[in-house]
Amino acid sequence: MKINNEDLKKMFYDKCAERGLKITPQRSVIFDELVKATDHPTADAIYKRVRKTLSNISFDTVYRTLLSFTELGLVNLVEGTGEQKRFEPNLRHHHHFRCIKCYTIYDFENDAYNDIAVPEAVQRQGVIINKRVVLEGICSRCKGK
Amino acid sequence: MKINNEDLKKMFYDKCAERGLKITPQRSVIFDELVKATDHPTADAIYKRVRKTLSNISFDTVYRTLLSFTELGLVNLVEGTGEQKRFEPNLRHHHHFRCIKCYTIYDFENDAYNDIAVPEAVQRQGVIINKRVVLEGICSRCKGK
DNA sequence: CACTATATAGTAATCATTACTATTTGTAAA
DNA sequence: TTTACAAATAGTAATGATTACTATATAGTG
Repeated sequence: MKINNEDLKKMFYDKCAERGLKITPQRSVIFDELVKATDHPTADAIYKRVRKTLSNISFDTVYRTLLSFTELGLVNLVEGTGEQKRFEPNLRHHHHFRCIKCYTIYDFENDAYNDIAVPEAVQRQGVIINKRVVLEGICSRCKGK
Repeated sequence: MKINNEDLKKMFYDKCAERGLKITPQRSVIFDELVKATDHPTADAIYKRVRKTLSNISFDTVYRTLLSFTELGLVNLVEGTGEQKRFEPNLRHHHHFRCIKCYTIYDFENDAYNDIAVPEAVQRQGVIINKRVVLEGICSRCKGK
């Protein structure tokens, strides 16, 4: 199922309306850049791309907009990024459940997950050193609040 | 198979010897703290813990030591952490191959991965919103260098 | 078209990370 | 042992990412 640009634009308008966010040129241009992106851009990368259209947009606007788009679910944050470096003393093969509210990481072991096969296509892209399943959600502690 | 503290100490000495790293009190204490840790501490958290034993150790030493331990494989870095926030415009269910050298993230789709079951134990720990397989390794581009 | 809550540009403050330097120390060889 | 010196450290500074602030501008409603 292919999602076309019309659908995306509609989603953008709907989600903004839902939360009472105004449709500004800045937000529109940032959204368009996200739709075009095939990578996982940083705020600064988006800022640079957007400035080609809106030459005097501020970094702050881009950054805040990306964060609000993330809340709206128009874009996701790649797991872990933007957090402080975290060191993992547990060297056993294990997997993660991450809470997206408090950023706590819960380790768990699972044989089925350990055994997942690496797809051919990925094997051709590089050498795999580590396989991990990352489950994201809201932990019980945060759910209670 | 349980790994005991003797084995860990030996691994510490061996890995340091292998790379010509001196065994300093600072490194020993930092290693001990890592072995004790059951969480995914930040450099600052380790710094605070280590200061209880070595009250005037500098943050820089802790930080550098953690990075060198990471290179030695005595500890791992939780995927993504320490990197700039990265935004993911691709809303389709997909998975990641991350290069640990250049930090590039390659998206791929895989039905088998989409269908993995969430273990009972994890379901009790919270509500799962996203399931992703994260493969880490070295991409062809970096391998060539 | 006017009003007002919201958004913006420009900039400053904060925090994490990394770099630097003078001094100290682990370790190998005498 | 003692000595010599490469490597490591403490203390601190520089950099870079993120977040906060404020006066001005504007989207969208009535």
